Formats: sequence, structure tokens, C-alpha cells
Amino acid sequence: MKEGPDITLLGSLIGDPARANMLTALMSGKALTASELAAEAGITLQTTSAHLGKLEGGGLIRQRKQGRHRYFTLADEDVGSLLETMMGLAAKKGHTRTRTGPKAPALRKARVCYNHLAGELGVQMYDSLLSRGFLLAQEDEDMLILSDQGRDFIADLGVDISPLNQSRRPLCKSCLDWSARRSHLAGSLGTALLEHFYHKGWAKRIEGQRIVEFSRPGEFSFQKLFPLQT
Amino acid sequence: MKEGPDITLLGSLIGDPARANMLTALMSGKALTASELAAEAGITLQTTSAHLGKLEGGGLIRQRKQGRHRYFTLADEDVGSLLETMMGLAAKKGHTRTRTGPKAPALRKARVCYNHLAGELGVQMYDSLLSRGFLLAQEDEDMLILSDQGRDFIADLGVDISPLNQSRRPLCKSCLDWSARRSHLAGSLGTALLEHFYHKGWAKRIEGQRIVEFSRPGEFSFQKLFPLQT
DNA sequence: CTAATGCTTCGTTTATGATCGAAGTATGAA
DNA sequence: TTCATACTTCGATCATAAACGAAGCATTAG
Repeated sequence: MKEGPDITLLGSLIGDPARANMLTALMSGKALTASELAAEAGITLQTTSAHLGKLEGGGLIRQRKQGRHRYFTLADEDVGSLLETMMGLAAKKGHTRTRTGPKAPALRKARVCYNHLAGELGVQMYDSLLSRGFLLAQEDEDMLILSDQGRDFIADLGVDISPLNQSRRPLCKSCLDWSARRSHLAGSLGTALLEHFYHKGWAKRIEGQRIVEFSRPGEFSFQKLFPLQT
Repeated sequence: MKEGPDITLLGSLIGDPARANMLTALMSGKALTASELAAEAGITLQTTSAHLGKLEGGGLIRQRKQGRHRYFTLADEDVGSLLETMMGLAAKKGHTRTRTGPKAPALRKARVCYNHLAGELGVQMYDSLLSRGFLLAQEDEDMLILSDQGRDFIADLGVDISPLNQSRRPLCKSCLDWSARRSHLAGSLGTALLEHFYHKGWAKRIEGQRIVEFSRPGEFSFQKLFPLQT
């Protein structure tokens, strides 16, 4: 990182795509491990480690050890609001850019975000569930409520969520999608739905990659189940 | 500039030292020409041109043609406030950094900023004039007023400012110093004072460079004339 | 007109830093 | 203890973009 005025370091830290992806992922407020961040950014763990070191050195993130995990969060609210300011300005300036996002278009379309579905299809599913009142968003929170109709909808799918309610893990959470900067569904329900798609044979995970590949009929079923509202 | 989320472009634009210097210079609100910005950043005109193109492409600056000059300004208030936010966060995080500033320490100490003195000595002169009430700062303006005592002080130096008052060019302006992010004296008085130092033999300009080299006795005289308040 | 200034474009060099493979450390599980 | 997981460090490769020289375009001055 070169010399220059104070803002140079800050800018160059945010200016790297891998780091920007990590920071965007952390904007959800969740504490994420290095491995999760690596998956989000689509890079290896070694590279991630180097990036995390720089981000921490720059005071943008904090880490807290817990067992053999290291959980990373944004350093403080100031960092979050700076990122939000930048996102707002970028959107205003129409820097929608070609939005190539991850390495490949396939990654952009559908990928795992740790254990749930992200990418265009993930965002579509989230929007669809929300617009039909199956999921209810909370103010200022990334927690979501599954409505009664939502419960019915899930039950009709053949997904049993009764064991999920026992777990301490939240059922529904929204997770920021870095390629679209829109939310997709996380939480144990998000995981269960992705598992459901695998189980139904609609989609399968590409070995060793984050890409989730839908079969032709699988995507058709998905589209019928989670239609985009016009 | 690589792919990534929206903030990536913004960050990488600000993350380059040369561009950060230009943006910082433009924070003064003044419209500056490409040549001036090149001088501020310490790079050639060609490189500056490329940087300005990227900054404009990113929506951070605007240009307005006027004769054979092109004046550049920050695109809007949003950009200014983003930069301010970043400066604030950087300062808070203690990223004072080694502050090597320009290429060489000599440049950091004293250099020309277009036609007036910048660098540590420039800032010192500015502070000294201000703290002794010779210059009066205005609210929200980069314009300065030369007080009556200030007029006497300048007259005692043997600098005749009467012709300067005729000019349409402002007598006193503050100009942000990119290596210190503090103001130094611009305007025709700033030019006249630098000329005065040359004339007195206190300092000379290094040929082909922006460095202003003070002789030992010259710097001594300068220090006596513009003491740092403790 | 010519000359000079202000800036841009082109082409090349060079340096920085992002990336990954391989190996190492630390913590917890069996 | 031994293995596995989570992460870091080292070393090398490679791609990007910053920088400048040289030449080109545009505008104004004389």
C-alpha cells in the first residue's frame, strides 16, 4: 500500500474486490469466520488471511477468538456507516457497472453462501417469499418472521421445520448478497430449503466450488415456486 | 480496475495516492486546472490526465472548459462529504501513517504549489500569520482578510502590495496542503511572499522540480519572521 | 499565418500487490 | 496420543495499473 494522504489507505483497503466483498458481507452485522468470508469472496483461505490482516491493520475490522474459530466483525458503527455512505453514493452515481460479480456468471446466478442459497436465484426466492407475505421483515433487523401462510407454504413443500424450531439458530435471517447488494434468505430455513433443492434433484453443488447448478426442470420448478412479481 | 461490488470502484479511485491528493486538493472547493492538480500530486501532466479521466468516469469530479483551460471540481457535495467522512475515520483510526507525503522529504518541507509556498514551511507561515492576527479567516470560505496590522507587517518586509490590490486575483486565499491536510497561503500575496524569499536570496527553486530549497541563513530569517506559536 | 500553451492519447516500462501451493501453528475432538 | 479443523506464514507467480516519454490535438496569443 502506497504513500499518500490518510484517505489513501482506507480507499485502497476498500478498493480491492475481495476485501470489498468481505466488508459487504460483514455489513449484515454478523460475525463471520475466515472460512465463511473466504467463501463469500470466492478466494482461498490463505489469501483471505492476508486480506483480513490488512483490514484489521487498517482498523476496519475486529477479530475475536473463540475456540479454534476466529470471528470477524466490522470494527465499529463508523465503519458500517462509511460503507453505507459509499454504497449510497455508488448507487447514486449509477455505478451499477457491468456487475460481473464473482468469477463466473454461474456464480452470479446461484451459489452457496456458506449453507444457503445466494446469487440471483437466492435474491429472487427471498423477494418472492417476502412479496407474498410468507416472510415478514422487521425494522432495523436482519431477523425475519415466518408468517402462518409461510408455514403452510413450507409444509406444502414437504419441508419439516419442526426440528428447526428447537435449535438456537435463528430460523430466518436475511443476508446481504454482495453481487446484488440485496438480501437473500439465510438462517436454518435457508439451509433447509437449499437442502430441499438438492434432495429434489433440482440443483447440485459443483464439487469444490461455490456454484449451485440447477437442472433445466429444476430451475423450472424453482421459477414456478418462487415467481418474480411484476 | 477490477470487478467487485459497487464500493470497489469508489474505493480504488480514492485508494490511489495521486488521486487522493488531487481529491484532497479539490476539497478546498476551488476549481483547479489539470496542471495545478499535477503539481499538487507531484506527477506529470499525462498521468494526471489519465487520473482525471478515471475520476470523472467514476463521477467523483466534474470538468468545465474555459478557454484552453479545464477546471476541475468535485462533482457535488456528496463527494465532498464522503471524503470528509473518510478523513475523519482515518484520523480516528490513527492512520496518521508515516506521512512520507511526496517523493522526497525536501518536497515535504517546502515546495511550490503552483505559484506559492506549500509544505511544512508554507503551513508554518500560514499559521504564524493567522495566530498573530495578520490574517483573518472567514467562515466557510477559503478567502482571507489581511488586517491592518498585517498590512503593516507586509509593508515592513518591503513587499509592495498596492499593485496586487488592482488585480482581479484574490489577495489572500487559503489552499489545502495535501501532505499535511492543513492550509497554506495562496493568492497573490502568497505569490508575492514567495517571490520575496527568492529575491532576498533566502530560497531558490530547484530547477525542474517543485522543491524550494532554503539556505541556512534564509531559513533562519524565515523562522524568525514566522515563528511557531507554542 | 506561426508560436505557445494546455491537455490528451499512445506505447512501453515498471512496481505493486493479489493470488495460490505448500508447509507450519494452534485448538479441539477421538 | 493421534487426527482433524481452522487459520497463518512463506515463497513464487502473475496481472494490473501507475508512471513517463513522445507525439498529437485544440485553443489562444501575437
